Amino acid sequence: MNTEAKSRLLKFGVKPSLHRLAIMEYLMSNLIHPTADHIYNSLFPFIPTLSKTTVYNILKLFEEKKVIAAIVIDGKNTRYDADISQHAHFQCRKCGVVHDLRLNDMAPVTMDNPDNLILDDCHIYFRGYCPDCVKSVSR
Amino acid sequence: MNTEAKSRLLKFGVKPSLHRLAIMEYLMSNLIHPTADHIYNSLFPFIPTLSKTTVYNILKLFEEKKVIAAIVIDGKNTRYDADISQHAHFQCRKCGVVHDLRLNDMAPVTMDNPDNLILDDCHIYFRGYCPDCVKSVSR
DNA sequence: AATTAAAAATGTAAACATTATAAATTTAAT
DNA sequence: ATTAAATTTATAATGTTTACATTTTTAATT
Repeated sequence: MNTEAKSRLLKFGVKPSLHRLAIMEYLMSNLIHPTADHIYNSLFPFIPTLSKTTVYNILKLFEEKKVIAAIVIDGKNTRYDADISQHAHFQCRKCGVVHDLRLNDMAPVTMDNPDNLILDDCHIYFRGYCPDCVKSVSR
Repeated sequence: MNTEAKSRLLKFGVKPSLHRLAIMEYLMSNLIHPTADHIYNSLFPFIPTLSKTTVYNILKLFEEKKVIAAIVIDGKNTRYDADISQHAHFQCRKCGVVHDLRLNDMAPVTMDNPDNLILDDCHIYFRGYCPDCVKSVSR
């Protein structure tokens, strides 16, 4: 059942302990960009010995090994995404929900890099309001 | 001397008090993406009555009125940029420095928006290592 | 110039997510 | 069975940002 999570971890060189598997499986089946707190609260009922520090440790490990992507938009919470394909995100300024967005027809982009920076990854995000929240916001 | 800062504030509907002018002027002449703490420490020697809460209050006001842009990349610090023209950012994973990056030849991009989200703004950032830091990092 | 109301700035304490640390537990190899 | 390494845990600490209540300043009116 957690075969997919297991092979995903092995593929990225992460030893699949029970807690790591549980968190990986949770992330793979809940692509809702959860926070560490959200993950902890969702798994705790099933793994009563789970510690929040462990959740943070494992998420950091996953991110370093690039098994998952860390999403930082509002600076309040880091969110995590098991979908590591290139895509953009949207966050509602009111309710904080994060959605996926996929850009089409992106042309090859060139960029001056006068400081010779080594670029690892690229993140694109939009902010605004979801249809539910825009009604209740005066702008 | 702070004529530019003053007209900038007035243009965005912000009343130019002395502290607001000082912070605006600092941001306009120091495009280094400073943090609130950095701004406070830089101005405090010249404005000994300045409070850190005031710095946060004013930065939040500026952001709401869109006088400046808030940059969130690593979730540790919010950084602030008086350059509100569309451009991307880079942050070094080691030293945390933030650089500007300008993309060329971006083609018109289309995007499916099935959830009818209202998009306000778009942020693009890259992470990696600056030339100084890449030497000292084992990857 | 004095009075008053509104706006701006201040200091302190609190909230909150995340990390550091050290101890305990589990795993895996000998 | 023994031992070392890896993993997990609990607690405390860190550090940024916000909440709150007070004080000060500004600007308008008398």
